[in-house]
Amino acid sequence: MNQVKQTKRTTIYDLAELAGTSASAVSAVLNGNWKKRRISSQLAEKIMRIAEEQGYALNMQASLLRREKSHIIGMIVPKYDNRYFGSIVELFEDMARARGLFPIITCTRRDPQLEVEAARTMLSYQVECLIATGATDPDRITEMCAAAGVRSLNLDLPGALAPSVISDNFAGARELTRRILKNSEQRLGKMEPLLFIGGRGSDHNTAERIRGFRGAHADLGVAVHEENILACGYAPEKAEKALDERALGGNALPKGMFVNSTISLEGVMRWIRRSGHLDDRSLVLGCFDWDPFVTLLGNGIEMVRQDVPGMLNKVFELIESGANKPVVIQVPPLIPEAQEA
Amino acid sequence: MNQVKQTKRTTIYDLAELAGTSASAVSAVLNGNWKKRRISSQLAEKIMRIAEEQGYALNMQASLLRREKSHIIGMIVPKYDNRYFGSIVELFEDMARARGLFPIITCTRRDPQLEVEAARTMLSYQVECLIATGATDPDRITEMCAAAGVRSLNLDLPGALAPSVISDNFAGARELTRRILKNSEQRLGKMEPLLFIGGRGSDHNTAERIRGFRGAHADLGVAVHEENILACGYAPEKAEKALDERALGGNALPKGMFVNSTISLEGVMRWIRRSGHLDDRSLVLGCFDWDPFVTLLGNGIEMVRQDVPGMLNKVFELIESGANKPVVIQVPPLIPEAQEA
DNA sequence: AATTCTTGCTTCATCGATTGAGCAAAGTTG
DNA sequence: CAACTTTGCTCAATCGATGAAGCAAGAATT
Repeated sequence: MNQVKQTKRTTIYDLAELAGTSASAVSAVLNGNWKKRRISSQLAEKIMRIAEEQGYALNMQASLLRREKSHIIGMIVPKYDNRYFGSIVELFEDMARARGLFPIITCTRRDPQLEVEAARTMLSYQVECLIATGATDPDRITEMCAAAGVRSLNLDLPGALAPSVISDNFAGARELTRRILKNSEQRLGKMEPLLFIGGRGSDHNTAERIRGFRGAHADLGVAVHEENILACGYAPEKAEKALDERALGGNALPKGMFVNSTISLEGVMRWIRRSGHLDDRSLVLGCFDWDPFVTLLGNGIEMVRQDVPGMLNKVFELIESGANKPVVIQVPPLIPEAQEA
Repeated sequence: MNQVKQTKRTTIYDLAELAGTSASAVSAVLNGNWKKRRISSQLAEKIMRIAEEQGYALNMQASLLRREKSHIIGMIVPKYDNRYFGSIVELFEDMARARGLFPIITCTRRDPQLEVEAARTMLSYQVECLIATGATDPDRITEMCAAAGVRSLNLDLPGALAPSVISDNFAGARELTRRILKNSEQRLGKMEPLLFIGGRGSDHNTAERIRGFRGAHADLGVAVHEENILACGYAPEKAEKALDERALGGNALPKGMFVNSTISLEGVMRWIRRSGHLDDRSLVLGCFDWDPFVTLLGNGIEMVRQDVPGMLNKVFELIESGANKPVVIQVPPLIPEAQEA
């Protein structure tokens, strides 16, 4: 506070000089193990006072270079545009800090190239562990980490080479589909096969959800029409375009729809609005993911809410247990009480 | 890839030994200035090949310790639970990387204590610049940064000690209020004073928005009722509770409402739903912030969308210009086309 | 009084990458 | 062919924090 401009930042050597002692005593005092190093509490207090006065801040780079463990934990995440990833990131930061770790997070926009670059950068920063959330190529990341002797875990989408924590997509999708079919029966008087829209056919979650979707149809004796399975990608525009195309060709569009994410739901709602179905109460929707406004959309849209705290608990359990085997842990999603129509 | 387990990570010394050369040649080659250091392209290629084979990753801690500039840029952000902060973070990461900077972001949950701790940690990581987004105590952060000789900027909420980039809250709120009043006239046949809900009375943005709210009322000759200004905080529950309390005491609740954030709108919509007004088409709402689902809520809710790219452009302009004076730059928000009711 | 133990420090090597200075060999010039 | 320049590297100090090893002075023990 005294100096207005400081070209150089204060180091332990500066503090040592001011205190008339050695840098190593300063280091011992400031990192808290001065009792073990037998520094007198007099000197300790003096050093702490001076550090305070000078506004000393540790140089983490120097500290980390010397220490064996970095206590940095990294996470890559596809997007920040929905509540699911938002809450993952927020809670992850919290849980990491509660464990004395420093979280660094980076957003890779579902871009495999960016994922690899981000992982490489995080390894440069000496992360002790890297969580790949919803990665398009999780095994690539696991390999990079393994080569550097760093642990890695997959979250949301599983990989074959590292432990993975994911939602129980199959069970969640089956229950969601069952609910949409039941609502559809109730509102339309009959049970018709649903439309599935959103997600990538190539990703594990989407595949499992489609399996659950088929399963629920089978359970209730309803045949699935292949032309009604539109794994068109996640972006709203893609869902909108897919519905346009589906509406043009073939049979009439189903009244009931299973939407594979809130972000796809955005496109679906846009399409519904544009095509004049907004007040069509006969549309029966369900969404695999949760957003508070969707509840309020007023069309009785069913949602599945992925259990973020549950998933992150498993993640930290895995980290703490040191397990490295490529298991897949499935966390059941939460299914809120049925919505009124 | 060759070794299954590596206890130690590969360093430039390992590579030097493998290449039969010196660490300094390896360093020069790998950080790209080997031409300046007159390393032959033969040796350069050899070193790069070996580095690739060994899966070498730079130790950033060591590199940063030696270099003068860290190229790390930090941002603190209050929450990840809305589109506004989500897009700020996503675009910030992008723009930072495009400029060769490494972004680190941390979420401080509107907690002043956490803000200070996060800032201190970022300073330890040698950030070159710290962006305090929506900070509750931005000047405290600026002081900490100044003491360490680090630049800081405020985003979203202004401070008195560093340059600030914020939305033009006054103009945005005035226009939003004007639109709600006009919609209200159109739908209800008359223009009645609105309710203002959400935000903290103590924060600059809320104060400015209230000023714009009053201004638009005055412009249109409508008197504002003080009991209708509820700066109850941002959380949905707070908005819900505030409406409950307001509904109990005093006059009838206004039909028109200015909601100060999407997160408060969540609470407002919950209240509306719970109190049986969900299908009440006479409710006329506007929200200072944008969310795609709000458009689809179907009640013709007006929105103001803060110009995130515009704001971040200003932020990086300030960073690049090196300006340090505590100016406040106001970026006009975008007001989408009026919604049909 | 001589020995051992304890206290309270300091010294110095180290972590891995960077870079100014320096040096030998090859190439060029007068 | 001597003097100078250029090429292509190596050496060694350095960034700031850490902690094992060591050392001097005083306290306790025999």
